[in-house]
Amino acid sequence: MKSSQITIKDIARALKISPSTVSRALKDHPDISPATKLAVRELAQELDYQPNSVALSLRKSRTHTLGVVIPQIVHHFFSTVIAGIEDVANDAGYQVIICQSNESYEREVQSVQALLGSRVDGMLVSVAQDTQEVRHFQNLINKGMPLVFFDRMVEGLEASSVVVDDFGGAYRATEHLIRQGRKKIAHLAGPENLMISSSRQKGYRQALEDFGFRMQPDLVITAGLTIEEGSEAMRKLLNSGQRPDAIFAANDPLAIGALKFLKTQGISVPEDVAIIGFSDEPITSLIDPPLTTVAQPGYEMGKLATHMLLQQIELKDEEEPELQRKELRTELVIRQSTSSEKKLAS
Amino acid sequence: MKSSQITIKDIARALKISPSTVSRALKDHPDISPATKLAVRELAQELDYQPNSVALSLRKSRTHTLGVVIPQIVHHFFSTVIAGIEDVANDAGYQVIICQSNESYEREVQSVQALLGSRVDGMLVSVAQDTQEVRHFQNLINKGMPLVFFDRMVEGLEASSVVVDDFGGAYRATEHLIRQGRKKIAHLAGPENLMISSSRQKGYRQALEDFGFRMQPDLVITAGLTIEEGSEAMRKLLNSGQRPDAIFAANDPLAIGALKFLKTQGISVPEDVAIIGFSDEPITSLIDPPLTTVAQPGYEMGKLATHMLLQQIELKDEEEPELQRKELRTELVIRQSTSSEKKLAS
DNA sequence: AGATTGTGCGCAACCGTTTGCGCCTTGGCA
DNA sequence: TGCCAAGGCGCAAACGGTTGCGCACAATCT
Repeated sequence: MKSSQITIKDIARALKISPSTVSRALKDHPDISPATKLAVRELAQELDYQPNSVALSLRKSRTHTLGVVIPQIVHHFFSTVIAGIEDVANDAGYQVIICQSNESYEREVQSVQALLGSRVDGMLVSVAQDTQEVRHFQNLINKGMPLVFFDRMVEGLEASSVVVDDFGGAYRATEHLIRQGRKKIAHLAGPENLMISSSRQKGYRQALEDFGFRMQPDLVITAGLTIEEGSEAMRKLLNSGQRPDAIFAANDPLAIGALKFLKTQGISVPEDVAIIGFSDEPITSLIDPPLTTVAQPGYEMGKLATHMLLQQIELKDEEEPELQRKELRTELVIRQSTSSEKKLAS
Repeated sequence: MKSSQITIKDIARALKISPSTVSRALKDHPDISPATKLAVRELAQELDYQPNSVALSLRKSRTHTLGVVIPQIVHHFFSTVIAGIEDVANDAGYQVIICQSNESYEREVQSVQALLGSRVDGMLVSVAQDTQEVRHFQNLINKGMPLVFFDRMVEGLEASSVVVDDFGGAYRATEHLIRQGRKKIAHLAGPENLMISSSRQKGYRQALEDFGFRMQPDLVITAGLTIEEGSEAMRKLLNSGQRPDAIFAANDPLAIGALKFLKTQGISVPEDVAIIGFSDEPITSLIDPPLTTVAQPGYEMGKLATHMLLQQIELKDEEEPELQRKELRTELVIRQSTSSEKKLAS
């Protein structure tokens, strides 16, 4: 019924030995006699002794805790990344503290500060949509804090990162539309300051160029990240007098928003307009019509980023951290929103 | 470029004063002269001093950290709960460590142990599907660890909890089907050992009874939690010769799975069979036909659970913890999967 | 028998911060 | 001039665990 946990000192007192002996007995140190070890272990078991990892962290200056700064957990992609992070971290004996920036620069800075205060052994970061300034990250690097960016990295920092092949995914998506015979392919772009947005846009442009299309700037609309913004962007596009026969959206919610708006206008997908999203969120296979999209391996990204971070942590005292930038392959998942045949469902 | 952070001792040494003075200066203790305070603050600022919260935790036996044990982050409902937890916790100056049990009993036990070792100030728990035994939770209660269950609680424990009105939600869902003129209403139930499953089944049964329906046991199938299990259950149901005209599923994935299977059989929804899910996941409004479902306030649940937990933590040294069991209202969201009129879309 | 070796354990410092207590200095007052 | 009260600061212990070192004792060797 006591509210405090058993300590090594409690065991020492009960057994009339010193705390050091208890400590060594518990870790099977050769200096301790078998009899003492047995007694200590039995009592520890009986009292349900749990080592106080706070004390351990203080002593060792190692918390065995990783900090994660992420825009939003509720996005399916990010939660799969977290799943990957947790799996690798837990297997390696690390805990994970997650901080959501909610896409806000200020909360991101606060989160980084809080994690610094918690003395995490390393950080995994995907930057917020609002973030323009990167002094808080530069600060981490200066302090020698192990750091890996995932999915959304920032340019100009000496930090490791793991991203997906946004350019290639976008390229193949656009290529797919072209090969389906689409002639007027629009792009709904993500927020301008995110690298994922610009990479995807570049992939789109490159594909158009490679296949001899003339780039029409008014077919590219900076939309945002949400369903609502996707609908709104689609509305703008149609109002501008443009009538594309295909849409490549920078992410799935944008694509879904566009799809919804087109439905309200009686424009049918894929007959009149084909649509491709990005991420392969589970929802994309369930909507009508099922959405062609670019799959990004979120779980693998989380795993890889964490492996890289742990490696940095282990090597911390050695020579230079050896910066790594990894790119994971994306995969085009073709569904009915771009099929040129008649829709299958109904 | 140093890899370690500035401490109070570094400041003390630089200023040729004692660490105690630095400590007091930083917290504006009246014993310290204004001149000293100023000097300390300026240096602290300049060196970017961050209090070591590990040391603080050890000293105060308070980590200002909350532990969350949750089946899966990737479920939308749970991630909204986490968003609520994080918001309240961060506002109160607490960090959050999240452990996923992945619906496994063993990982749940491990997580609880790990959180105990981390000396979290309290825990928020939603139990795993596999969990039958509750000794690990009883253990927490015996130790006086503040504890609040959310969504999935366990019976027979003296612990606070916040759940949704599963019974009422299920009742109203079933009632809605009845009022739509459905005569043969089947139920796809969740895992048997989860309270949410039994509560929802009870609500279903009660509604049938209240409206004078005869309970047909073979219209109730224990399915699981996933889309695949929903499809499988629907298949079983049809193979058994039953042909219900309505389905109340214990959660959205089950409902979606059932819907998918019905589509493959050429059975149309809602004309031939009406379907209702549970949770109002965002996907439900986007599928074809949009799914009627029971909305549960996940974000509010997270907030409330955390408030209750923090209250328990603050009051910890006072008298008895005052057990609370809260129930949040659910709301029936009517969409086209149960509309008796002709479908709107297409 | 004396020296050497090994065994089993305790002492004390340390990680970074807080805090009760006591010390020294200064100034005001009688 | 002597006394007392503040004011301003440092000492040291404490939180729980780890670890280098040294100590006492017994066994072994020469």
